Amino acid sequence: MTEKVRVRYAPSPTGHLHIGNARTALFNYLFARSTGGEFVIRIEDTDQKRNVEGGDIGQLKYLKWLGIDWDESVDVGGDYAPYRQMDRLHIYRKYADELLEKGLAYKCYMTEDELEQEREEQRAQGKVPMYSGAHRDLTQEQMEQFEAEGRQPSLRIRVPANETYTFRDIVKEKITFESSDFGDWVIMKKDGTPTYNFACAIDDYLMKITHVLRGEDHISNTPKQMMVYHSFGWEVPTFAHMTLIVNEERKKLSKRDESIIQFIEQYADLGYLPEALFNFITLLGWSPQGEEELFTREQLTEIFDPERLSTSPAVFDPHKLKWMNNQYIKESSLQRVVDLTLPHLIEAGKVDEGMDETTRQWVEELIALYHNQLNYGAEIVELTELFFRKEINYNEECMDVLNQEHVPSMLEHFKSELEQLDELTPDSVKAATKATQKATGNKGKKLFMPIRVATTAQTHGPELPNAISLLGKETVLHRLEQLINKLNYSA
RNA sequence: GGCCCAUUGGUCAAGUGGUUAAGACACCGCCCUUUCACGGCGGUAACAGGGGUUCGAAUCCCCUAUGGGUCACCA
Repeated sequence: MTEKVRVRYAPSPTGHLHIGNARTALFNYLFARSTGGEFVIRIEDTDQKRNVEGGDIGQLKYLKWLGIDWDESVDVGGDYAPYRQMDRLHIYRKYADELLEKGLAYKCYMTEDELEQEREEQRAQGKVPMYSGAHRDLTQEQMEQFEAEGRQPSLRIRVPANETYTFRDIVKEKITFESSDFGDWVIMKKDGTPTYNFACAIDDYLMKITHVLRGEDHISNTPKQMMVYHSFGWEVPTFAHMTLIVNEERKKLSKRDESIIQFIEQYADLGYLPEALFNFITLLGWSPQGEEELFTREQLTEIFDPERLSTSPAVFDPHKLKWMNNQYIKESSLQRVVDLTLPHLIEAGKVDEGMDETTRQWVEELIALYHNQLNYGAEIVELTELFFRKEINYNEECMDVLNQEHVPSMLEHFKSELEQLDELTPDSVKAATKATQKATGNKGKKLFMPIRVATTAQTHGPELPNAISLLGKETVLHRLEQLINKLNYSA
């Protein structure tokens, strides 16, 4: 068992790259890289009804965005091409024919309605619905009869009686199934395409896949795939079924779930950093040794160990993702943060794409002001909202600050200090604040907080002198005047 | 319902028979900053329940409960 590790990620092109799929891809990737093995991406597109145009390209695009690369797939080719199942139909047919010849599979002419009826009856009797084997032993005449009726056969595999399927799962340890729990299942559909379990087993064998890391929703598929391996006398790969990512209701994250953002593309659009997402997803259902949580991709490809995959499902916590993303943003250069945030300000109509140099300078300073507290790119819009309008409204918390006795006269003084300035700069504003302190005797929180609230209508915000300077003389004076009038009036 | 799997604080989780049961997010408090943010320090808070096995069980076994997955000519 010293053969080279070969793993695969096998998405069906039914839509955008989902967080759960991304995680499956990620773990396969990490496992391959940590062992010096190979990572292949195979497109499972045998359900033509559900295929989405360009779905495969989109998957690859966002995998790449996350920082994952692969050794073999539809775009880069490889020794085991083709990597799209619809391009491999001739292969499945060949193997299906072989089983047919050996008598390990047989033609079933039952229609969908007949099958449904059969299941209904079983359910009515309180039994588990399972294919009865009605067409297991059709005579030549019966088959010709059905053909004459114009029926198309599907192919079913003969499930052996009294067989026990046991496999050692890296995550779950030992799992056992009995063949009596399975009816003869379809390996080739009426339309000539293979079913998932058949194609998957054939491909994993032909592509020399050594380890299958996938979601635990595939556990009950494993014995079926083992049946295929057994029919051909192939050695079965090692499995690792990782737990699912669940929502706050502890249900499998479904694509329709709206409580959590589901797709990698959406996180990219919101201005999350790929390495933060990569880091975060890796820690969902897996944990490293030690207490560190922030890892580069390189570190992760060093330390990843599938033995440390968790055995119970993980709730996706957007809060922690934000925190982690912020950690990465803080480490990023200002230029990168500008690239991440500016498009959102443009899209929100706050600034114009073709802004002049002065405006650009101003915007970059504004963004710099929030560099440390920014959680994700799009957040810049709400964070900086108060810089893009003249009027502001004071909520109750603000008014509690402003209604202190010393406030009106102090603001009055601060305003007159500012009026004497030609231009507001962080330093000049600082000086004005200092002068106000001297003149009024207020300092610390009594000094800063009313000024902060008066000019920004927030009790929490960025560095004050810088904020005021970026706000500009006109806006600040306007706000102070409005407020002072209001305070005097109500007093 | 059958089969399969799981169950440590609100969340992610460490832990593999002997620990004061780590750490992170969130929350709360304190410190730093003349304010705020960042940061630092500290705090609240957990082994689903019941039986065994054992000198000793979060760790091993059984039962119960709860949750999840799966039962297609979907993947």
